[in-house]
Amino acid sequence: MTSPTLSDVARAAGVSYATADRVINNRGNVAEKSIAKVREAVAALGYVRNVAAANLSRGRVYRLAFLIPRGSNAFFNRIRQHIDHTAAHQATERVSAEVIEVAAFAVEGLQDSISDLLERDFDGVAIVGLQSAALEAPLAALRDKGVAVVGLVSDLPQAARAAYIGIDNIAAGRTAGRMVGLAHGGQGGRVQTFAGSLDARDHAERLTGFREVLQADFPQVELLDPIMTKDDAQVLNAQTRQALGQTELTALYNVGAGNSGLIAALQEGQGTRPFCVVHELVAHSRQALLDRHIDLVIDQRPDVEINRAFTVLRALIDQKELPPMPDLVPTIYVRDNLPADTLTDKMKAKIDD
Amino acid sequence: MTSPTLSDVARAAGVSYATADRVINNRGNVAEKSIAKVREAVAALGYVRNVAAANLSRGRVYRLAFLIPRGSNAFFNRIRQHIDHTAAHQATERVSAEVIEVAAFAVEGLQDSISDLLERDFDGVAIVGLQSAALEAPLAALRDKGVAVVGLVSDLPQAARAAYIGIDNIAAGRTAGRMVGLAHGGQGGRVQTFAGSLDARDHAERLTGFREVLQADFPQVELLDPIMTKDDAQVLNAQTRQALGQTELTALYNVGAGNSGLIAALQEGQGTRPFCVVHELVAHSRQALLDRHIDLVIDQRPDVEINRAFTVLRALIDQKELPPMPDLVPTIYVRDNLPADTLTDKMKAKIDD
DNA sequence: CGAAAAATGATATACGTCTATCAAAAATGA
DNA sequence: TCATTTTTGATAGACGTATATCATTTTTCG
Repeated sequence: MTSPTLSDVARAAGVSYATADRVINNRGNVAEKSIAKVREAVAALGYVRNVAAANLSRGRVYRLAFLIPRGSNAFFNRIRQHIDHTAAHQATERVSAEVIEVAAFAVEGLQDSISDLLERDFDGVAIVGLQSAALEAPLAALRDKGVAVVGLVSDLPQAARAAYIGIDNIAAGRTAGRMVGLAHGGQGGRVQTFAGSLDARDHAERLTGFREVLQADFPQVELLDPIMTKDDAQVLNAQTRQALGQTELTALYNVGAGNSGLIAALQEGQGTRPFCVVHELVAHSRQALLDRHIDLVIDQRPDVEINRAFTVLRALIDQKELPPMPDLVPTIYVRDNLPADTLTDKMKAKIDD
Repeated sequence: MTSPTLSDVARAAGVSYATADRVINNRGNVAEKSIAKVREAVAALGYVRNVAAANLSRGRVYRLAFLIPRGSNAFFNRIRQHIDHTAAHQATERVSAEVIEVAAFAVEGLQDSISDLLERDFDGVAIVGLQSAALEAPLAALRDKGVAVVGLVSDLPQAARAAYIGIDNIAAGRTAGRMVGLAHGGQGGRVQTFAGSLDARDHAERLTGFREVLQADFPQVELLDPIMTKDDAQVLNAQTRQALGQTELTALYNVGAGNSGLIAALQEGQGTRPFCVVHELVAHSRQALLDRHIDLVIDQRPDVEINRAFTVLRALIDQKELPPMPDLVPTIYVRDNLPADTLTDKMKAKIDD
């Protein structure tokens, strides 16, 4: 009933333990014939390496680093918290994770931080990235050192990372567009969008997706030019007030951050307000949903993302294939399908989006 | 730099390895004073038990069983596939999972299957359950044997299981209600619902949630009495045709299965069709979304559920606290935020919902 | 105080794999 | 054929924990 060991395999294959080991860990210097015999025995007995024993023997530890933008953005607070939480639990499996804060959205800062990683002894790194060729050199140096690198939330130059863990932002924008379109119930309307900056790739992609769907499937809805906000709550607040005052709006969509300003503006408004969609479920967007100041939140499930990041990095380090993981899709929240808010509650003190 | 071992702890505490071990594994017969010293040393050194070594030493294996309704229902096919897939990957961690098929939705059959588990040597069991007092006795027997039991997708009597892994069906129904309401864009309408049977608790709960939201927040939308379908695609097909013919419907919502029949009926319809919401993303509901025959799919993310089931069972067996896991919420799919369809594709051959 | 009970120490073996070493056997080539 | 290279076998120590045994020390209490 107990599962076969490598000794069992060796015996079944008619070779010594040493030879079986040479095959399993392909150390070379083994005759084709022996390799075949061992492979057969493995298949026949259904041998699977006992990772507990292997890790114990090797003294394996996984030293991970997460490069996250510095600052008090509610979304990244949430990310940081998930990392710490997950790391604490993985400590029993010899996984350690260090969160390294980097200058927010600045290529040079990120570049330096990546270079600094070279001095440290990490096995894997997850980076909230930027699309910039300037990052390619330091990332290549990391890879040459044997460090596994993945992009998180915002992608790195493709060639420079082994995987990207984040949602498809065009799909996210399309999803928002679909919902805004549906909410018009076949009638016409006028939609105002907000973005931090069009230099931010994710913002641009979301707007693109949004526009695609509205233009193709809801032509009766008019799409106004996006307003730039620098993701600043105050700017958003002012602009929202102005937009609400000027024209008869049927919907608002903010692809970026700074939602607390938008929500405050909506809160003061009189009478019926436009249909309202924002990104990322954090304490205040959650509360705004419950208070009916907004209608929809599109969330990228940072908890799922962090989970995936740990799993993917471990798989890359072990050079084994990926285990099954939940898919990562833009998730639509309304006030009726919100998750329990344990984390959100804990964070209320630190909010400043 | 290397993490401390229990020997280190013993030395730091000024006791023997044996005593430290007695404390860590609370074997009793230790003086309070020694316990305190060891605890302090653990805290001071930041000792965490090396699970790899522990599992190796104990020869730990996790033998899991999943009790899943028999039949060719597309949703449960998907569940089964996820279980097999996950089990294959966890084999390296000495986790084995056996899927046991039980008579679908029949108390006696389930009762017998649970009793049969007593003869087998499982460490943990996940059961797609029913709310029936008849299950309490065999489940109690299981628990007395030390087997960890969780409810999956559909709950067991509360006292008889350690956890329930599945979505809140009232929330799912409310979510559907919210979306249907929004899709009316402030106008009036007429909504037809379908359910397999009101004896099925999940169906009843979804209808309840749906009704709650529509009545409270969208009173201008009229809600017709639900049509019972026995989750049979043919019944659904006939009833849908009839409903579409009779009155001017603005929305359809099926809380149960049999969607292929509903979709076929919609496919034949002329002109504009009502707004349409169904449950569970499987090959044909996915295709219907893409083909614009339906508008929304509410999914319970069986992949996430299975993931959780494995994790929760292992935690229960090890008697340790739960690691961070993605929340389980009713997920809204439109044609724009669908996950990649690798699994769905593989299943196309076996569909029969 | 002295006997019984409780607590502690010292130590050995097992778990399955990795890694290394050294000797022996088999294959290769000129 | 003999020297060289390649392949194989045998074996031992290490990883950190679990578990058991037995002797010894300390505590408890009548």
